[in-house]
Amino acid sequence: MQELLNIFKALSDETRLKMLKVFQKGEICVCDLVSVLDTSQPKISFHLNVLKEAGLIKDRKQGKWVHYSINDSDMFRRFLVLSVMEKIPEAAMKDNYTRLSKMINIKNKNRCV
Amino acid sequence: MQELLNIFKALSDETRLKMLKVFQKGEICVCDLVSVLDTSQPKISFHLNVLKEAGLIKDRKQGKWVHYSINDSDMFRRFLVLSVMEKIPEAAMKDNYTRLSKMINIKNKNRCV
DNA sequence: TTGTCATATAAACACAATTTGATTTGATTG
DNA sequence: CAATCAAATCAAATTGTGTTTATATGACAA
Repeated sequence: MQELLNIFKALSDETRLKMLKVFQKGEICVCDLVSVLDTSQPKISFHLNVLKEAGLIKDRKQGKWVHYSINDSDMFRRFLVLSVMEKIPEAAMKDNYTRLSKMINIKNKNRCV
Repeated sequence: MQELLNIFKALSDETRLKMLKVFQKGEICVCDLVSVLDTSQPKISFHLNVLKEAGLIKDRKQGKWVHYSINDSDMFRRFLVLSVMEKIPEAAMKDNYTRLSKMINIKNKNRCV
């Protein structure tokens, strides 16, 4: 029961739902999330940890960076996350998406492959 | 987004998940829920209200009594509630089910139909 | 190494949710 | 209509969560 509660608790916060919505676009590192969501780094780390403890996201360490993304190894969690993505209106993410797009463009410019 | 948050918040409490599990057996009134979950009446009323505000359950008034049951008018909520029912182990509900069964038996004895 | 950058952690605080005990409302019955 | 029962509401106490500020860790580059 506690495991189920942790999943629902993780989904009970606006910042965390927005994070999941950002993950829809793919893997992202902590510092970029801080920019996109325009908030403090400890706050982002705190919420990432809640999502991770609930098994909703996973991390990948690479040098100084930690990249987070959706953990799609479990059907139920996957369904929940997809539902969140579907149900949150794009309008609620307007400013965040603008910043995210800019960031992706910058990264593509610096890409070597 | 707030509506979605209210659904997940409503599902983020052990008492409320147990209530949903009890609703699996059908409609039940407040006083019976108090007995089955072995807790205070204001507490039950408080949690019923949270579930109702989230659109997860509905009520039916009949004289002094108010009977609550699952609101199955919405697919997404329905799926969530069914998932909860499926995922909560029977063991976690042992004592509650014992009291519930006794109650149902007593009611059947007094039945006129 | 020293300094810097990305992230995590900790302690203190602010805010929100839950529980409790007392009271109220509203319907029913004697 | 007075007494009773079911349920809701309220204020106060308690607990749980999220935010902030400051600091720590760990990887890398100079």
